[in-house]
Amino acid sequence: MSKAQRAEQPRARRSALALREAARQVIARDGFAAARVADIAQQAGRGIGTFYSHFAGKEALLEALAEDFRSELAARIQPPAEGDNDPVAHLHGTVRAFWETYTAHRPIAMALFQAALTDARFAAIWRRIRADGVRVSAARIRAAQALGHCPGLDPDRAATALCAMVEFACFEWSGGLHTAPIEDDQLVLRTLTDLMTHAIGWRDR
Amino acid sequence: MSKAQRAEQPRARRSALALREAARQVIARDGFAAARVADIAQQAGRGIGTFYSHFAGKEALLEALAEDFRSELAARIQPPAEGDNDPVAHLHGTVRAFWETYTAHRPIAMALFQAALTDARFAAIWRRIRADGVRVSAARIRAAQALGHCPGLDPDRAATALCAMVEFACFEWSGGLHTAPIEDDQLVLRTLTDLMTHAIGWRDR
Amino acid sequence: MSKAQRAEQPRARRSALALREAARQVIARDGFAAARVADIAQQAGRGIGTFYSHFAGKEALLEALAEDFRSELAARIQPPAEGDNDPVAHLHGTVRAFWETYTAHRPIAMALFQAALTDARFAAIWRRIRADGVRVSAARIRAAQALGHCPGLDPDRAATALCAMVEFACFEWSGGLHTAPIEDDQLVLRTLTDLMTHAIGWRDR
Amino acid sequence: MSKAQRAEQPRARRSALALREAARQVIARDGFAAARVADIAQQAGRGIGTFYSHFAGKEALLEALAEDFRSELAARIQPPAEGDNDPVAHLHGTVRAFWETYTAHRPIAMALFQAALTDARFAAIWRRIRADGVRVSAARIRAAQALGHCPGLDPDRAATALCAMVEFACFEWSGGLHTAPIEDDQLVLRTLTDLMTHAIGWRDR
DNA sequence: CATGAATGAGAGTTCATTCAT
DNA sequence: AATGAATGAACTCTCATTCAT
Repeated sequence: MSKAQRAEQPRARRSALALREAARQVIARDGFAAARVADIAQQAGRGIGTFYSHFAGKEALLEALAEDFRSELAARIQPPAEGDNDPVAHLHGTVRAFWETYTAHRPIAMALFQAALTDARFAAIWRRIRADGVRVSAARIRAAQALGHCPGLDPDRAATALCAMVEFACFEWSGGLHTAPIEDDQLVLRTLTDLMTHAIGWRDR
Repeated sequence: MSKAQRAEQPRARRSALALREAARQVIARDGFAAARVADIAQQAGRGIGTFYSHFAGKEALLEALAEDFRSELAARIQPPAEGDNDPVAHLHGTVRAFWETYTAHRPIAMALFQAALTDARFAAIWRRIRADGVRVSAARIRAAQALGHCPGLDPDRAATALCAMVEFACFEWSGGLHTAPIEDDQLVLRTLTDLMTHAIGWRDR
Repeated sequence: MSKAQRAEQPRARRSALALREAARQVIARDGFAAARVADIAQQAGRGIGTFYSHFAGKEALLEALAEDFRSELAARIQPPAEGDNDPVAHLHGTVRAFWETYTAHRPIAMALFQAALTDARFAAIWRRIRADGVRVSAARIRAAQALGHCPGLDPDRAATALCAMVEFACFEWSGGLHTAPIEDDQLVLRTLTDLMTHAIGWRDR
Repeated sequence: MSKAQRAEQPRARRSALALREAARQVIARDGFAAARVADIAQQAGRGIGTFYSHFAGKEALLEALAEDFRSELAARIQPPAEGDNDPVAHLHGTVRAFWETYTAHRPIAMALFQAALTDARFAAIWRRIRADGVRVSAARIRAAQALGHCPGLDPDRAATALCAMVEFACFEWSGGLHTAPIEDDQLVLRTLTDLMTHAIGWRDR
């Protein structure tokens, strides 16, 4: 590999990374709607045009950042393994994975929701992320019902409601609407795990 | 209509009501951010100037509409009466009250949340509405704990999480992010009531 | 009619007229592509927003001005009356009508052609104007052929070519591509009338 | 291929040719104003920088392509030889030469005209091309007048008008403003030759 | 009270050109 | 000679708000 090649590929790559990071900062500070492309570029120490040579526009930027969030979530949240016989532990692990991923990507998650309220394209991305979580949750509820717990609960509806709870409780406790974030991570995890465990009727003995 | 009657419902009052109603329609159709003052005025059959003689601006309009939402909610959601001995029935009634109020004011509730993501003034309004619900919920959890249920649950945290669940499940099922609203109201009420009942460990029977 | 009505209607009207006139000046000076909306508004002594409350954009402005050109042309260029027995005089009148209308609207005619080179919407407008002229011309050629002149000439093709001649000769002589306009109007009219008369084989005795 | 041969057609020369050809294609497709340097470079399979090492810019590119057009036209359009005694045949040949050259270079001719409407530098190039044609035409009219034809016609003005006719009729029939090109070349040549012959009063026979 | 024409700051986006490699 | 990432001036268009009538 020549010197030119070594230096050239990374230059664009470094710009792209700088812009992504700057976008995260500016969006965290100002919100997505108020984040100006010019500010993001400046924060990244790049020209405006550079932004547009890496992203088709503000929307494409958010799509890219949302995809980071989605893929990390997908990597960390998995249905229980075949012979898993400690469902509460698995549930706790899942809540932890969501909480940690959510807080790491919080400004992007908020931006995505904000954009989804307005724009059908982002609504679709959001629904896709949500659907992944609902699928895992519904599988857990069906497993519980197979063991005789919580008969009569509609698994998909209940899963939707529980995902909404986890999602917006995490939203709230990670800073919510201009409030201070919770300090005690363990309390978050314990509260949500307890509520879900009980809600689906899993009697821990 | 006599002169006196006309004076009771003067032109100014009729304009204000027409503008409120028009605003609800336009916000429902376009969302708050995209709703233009000119469209609201036109929908109301009034001039733009008339809008500004009744509301200080778009923000003040939303504040007024949000106050309608909040006050209706406050009127319908009450802590259990002294000797109330059917907590599940009361919970069901509370969920029904929220669901009905929410669906009636859905566009305003969404607008309020959307604005709250961006603007601290609206965040405060939102938190106030939320706090009302959390207070009632936390009271119920403490009552349950007094009877020996769900020991060890942090009442305020759990109440927050459950309110988030109700709120965003209702959001989701009333149309969510560009999806079809659920058709079966009873399923909504039953699912949420069941989940909450179990979550706080209230053994029915 | 109340005072308010009298004053209000004209205010918008005066702005619209001021913007049209300003547009003509700026387009004449800079050409259509280089004409900035901000300059037109300033030249009219109005705000940019005012421009956009009267025209949907630069394109709509040009369409409006082009329609003025087209309608004036249509009003002044007519096929010969039934018993017209002095075709050369009528031809001369037609050329004069075109020349005078063209020079009066020259910047707009140029702008329209410039835009038509790029934009199919304007190409259609241009073709419509051209078609009106070709129709009259072709009618004249057919009349000449009925009298035995210029046998074998395709009337539509010949009419197209002659209209092209008149159009671009007028373009050229009214200032062309950064040249001085011709001073002698009579020479223009005589030259074009002679060429057309001979071209279609009308022997003036 | 030997080293010597490679040197005769060096890399730089091949790049220049590829860029010229790519430019013709992109300009034909998009028009000159909308043709982006980046697209031309890509179409040529070269880098943007390479474009700028061969042409000073977009304008210089158009100048070069226009010069190709002009020089081919100049090579094919010649005044009649001394003892030429079939002026109609010569006229027909001249029209054919223009038509064939024009259609071959049509996108460039259009681009040149488009640029000339805006830019005095290109207006000068256009006028130079036009002047060559007018000179030949005027010479022919003077020859006709020497034989007693079309007395009283201003040779230069008439030549200008007839050149305008040929030019824009060819423009029109080769595709004009987003129309289908004419299919019958012979009809073009015959119509234009007839009209010119008659216009300058050359009695055939 | 009602009106609606006027306003203009401010946003996103484009693309010819440069220059370090 | 060739490259293509970086640049930023320049442009169009939006819409909440004002105020003369």
